[in-house]
Amino acid sequence: MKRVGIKDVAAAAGVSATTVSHILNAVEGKRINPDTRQLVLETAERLGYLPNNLARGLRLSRSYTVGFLSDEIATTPHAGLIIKGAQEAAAELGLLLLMLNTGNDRELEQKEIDLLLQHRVDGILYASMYHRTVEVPEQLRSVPTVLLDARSDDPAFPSVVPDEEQGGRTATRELLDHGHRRIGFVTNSDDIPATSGRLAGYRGALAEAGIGFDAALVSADLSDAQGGYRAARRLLGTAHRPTALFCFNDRMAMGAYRAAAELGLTVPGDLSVIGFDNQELISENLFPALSTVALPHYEMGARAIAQLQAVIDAPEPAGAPRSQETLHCPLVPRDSVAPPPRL
Amino acid sequence: MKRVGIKDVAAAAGVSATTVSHILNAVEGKRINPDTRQLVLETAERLGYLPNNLARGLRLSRSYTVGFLSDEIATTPHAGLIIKGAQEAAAELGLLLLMLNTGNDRELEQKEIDLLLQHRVDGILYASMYHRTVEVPEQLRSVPTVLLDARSDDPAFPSVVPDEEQGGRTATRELLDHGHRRIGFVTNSDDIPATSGRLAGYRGALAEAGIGFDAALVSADLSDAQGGYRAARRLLGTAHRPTALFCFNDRMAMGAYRAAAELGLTVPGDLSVIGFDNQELISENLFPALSTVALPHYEMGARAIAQLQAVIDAPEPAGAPRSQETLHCPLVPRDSVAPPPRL
DNA sequence: GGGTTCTGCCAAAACGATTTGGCACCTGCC
DNA sequence: GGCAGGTGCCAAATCGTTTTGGCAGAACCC
Repeated sequence: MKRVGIKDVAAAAGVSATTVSHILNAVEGKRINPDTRQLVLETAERLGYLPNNLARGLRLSRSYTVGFLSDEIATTPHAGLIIKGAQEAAAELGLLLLMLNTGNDRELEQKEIDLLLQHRVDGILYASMYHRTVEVPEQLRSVPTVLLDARSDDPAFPSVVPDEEQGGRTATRELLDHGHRRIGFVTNSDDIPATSGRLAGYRGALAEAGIGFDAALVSADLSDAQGGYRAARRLLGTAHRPTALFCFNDRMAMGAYRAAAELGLTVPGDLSVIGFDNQELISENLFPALSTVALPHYEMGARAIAQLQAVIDAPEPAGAPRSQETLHCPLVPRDSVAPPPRL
Repeated sequence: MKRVGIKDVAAAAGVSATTVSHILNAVEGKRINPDTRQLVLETAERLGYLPNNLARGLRLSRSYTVGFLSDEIATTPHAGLIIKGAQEAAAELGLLLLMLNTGNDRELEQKEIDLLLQHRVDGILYASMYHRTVEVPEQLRSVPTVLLDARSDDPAFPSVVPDEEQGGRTATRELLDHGHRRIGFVTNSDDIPATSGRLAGYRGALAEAGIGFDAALVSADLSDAQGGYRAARRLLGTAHRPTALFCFNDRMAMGAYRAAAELGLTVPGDLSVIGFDNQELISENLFPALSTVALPHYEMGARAIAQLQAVIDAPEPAGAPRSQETLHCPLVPRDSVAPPPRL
């Protein structure tokens, strides 16, 4: 099952391989007779010629391939959108994505990077499945690398992350805009950028609205539905309960729904709820559908590829500080936010 | 930033490139002095030699690369596990996955297949994000291809799919085993293998238990939480209501929970519920946690790679019928199934 | 000692593209 | 006619491997 090569096209068109190559690659500064060009193009088309990327890459020292190295691809549905964004942006540039995941195994990671280097990838996307600070493996210094949904303390690596603080501000503002003044924050207790960023956004929005920060309105717990349930119960059990809850993520919001139901509070009539992450499986299937703030996963993937391309193109003075890009988290309004009940 | 090649190793070790190649590839039937072997291995290690896969592939007509072509990677969290299964099994064989998704755009799909062929992939996994029958593009006949979570009417393509019928039987049996005799089936109304397969499994399990099929216990609707809610309401509103519900998927089960809550029925005290798909974001976060049946996504990915490898190895008589593999769907018991209430 | 067999290694030809450096022919001009 | 310059094409080298078909020299045998 032999594929047709450039020589076959050349022979069929009665010209040399050189000429075919010049024509197909539209090389600048080469004079080609329009008739010949036409003939060659038609012949290539007719024979179904597809350039052999291995040969091409060998000659050009360029594989038109990018490694996508992620810590844990399986656990979150977000992974899909990041990949999709990266893949589509890559395809636009004629690049293909080589997927690997390390499962947070440092040793395996080494081997996988070697594999990618063997395949002579043009660059590597080092992706995390949740926004965090990472320790970048040494080997990645020898190849263009961009951090995706992750950042490093080493400024030599460009990174693309969501703007957690703006997201927190957006969520809180959505509640403020509906007239809420007493807003609880159901947060989580991990020390990650999302936690501190969203809290900062929450405080910022309150300050803007001239509302003082009240630590009694913040309740932290595990970041799943159980945790959200407990934290919400604590906040809603108080005498002067909040009229709205900003939840750290949609899973915690799911728990908040249950807490509200148990207390006989309807959403959004008695209590408004807003989540974060826009996990559609949850936010769209809850009743009422959950208003939330989306993480720009698709855009992160796409922007990471753009950054990578920039590094590949730029003859980088190694170690020079690179762009740390922060992406906007948009509001996704649904049905869980309404004006506070009249007292 | 030039990488070290086989010639560099040869020079450093004082032998020819031929010898280095023989040693590193452990070629059979070649006599090598153990001392030389040792020296070469050490030199390669010391210089950090990594073979250039492009050159290697060019020579061997083998890229050690597999295309993963999926219709829609983003919409479902299952995607991650399929990919992970495929990726890990591939890595085991020294293969890397080239990811592309078509978004169900036939024209784009053509281009992407061309791209994969340009990169001279050793084979292609043609994956669907839900079990269905597909029309395989013509171009895929020229390259080893395996259908993943999909099947074709053309028996030339091997495929790997979940055993929907066994899954339906397993779910129903779980309810029967807890003593339920009156079991409702909240199903969906699309004409896909999952619908008919799970229904067949439901009927099969009932028959085994000597219970007659009652069409009034089956209610179809959209396959999301809203649909599940409506279907469950219909079944639970009847005079002689079922004591347990088998739901087509976890999202519908989520709706069933709400229906139960509205009717004042507790799960699993008054009503047992079992789902399907094991969407952990839902099943683990519902209260009580949802018992369900898992789709073997990881295994499907892994088995598909195994099948692909078989096709690559086998000098296939083109068009010969290939294996259609069906994978077991395991029960995932949680807290939503209990014995029926005593009347 | 001379032939034969082993041992251990190597030179050179692929693989399929791109790129460098021409070369042959034509045209126009004096 | 001779020369300069332009036009349109091509031969050969190259990228980094693998593989084929040896070839020297040592060891063995009689």
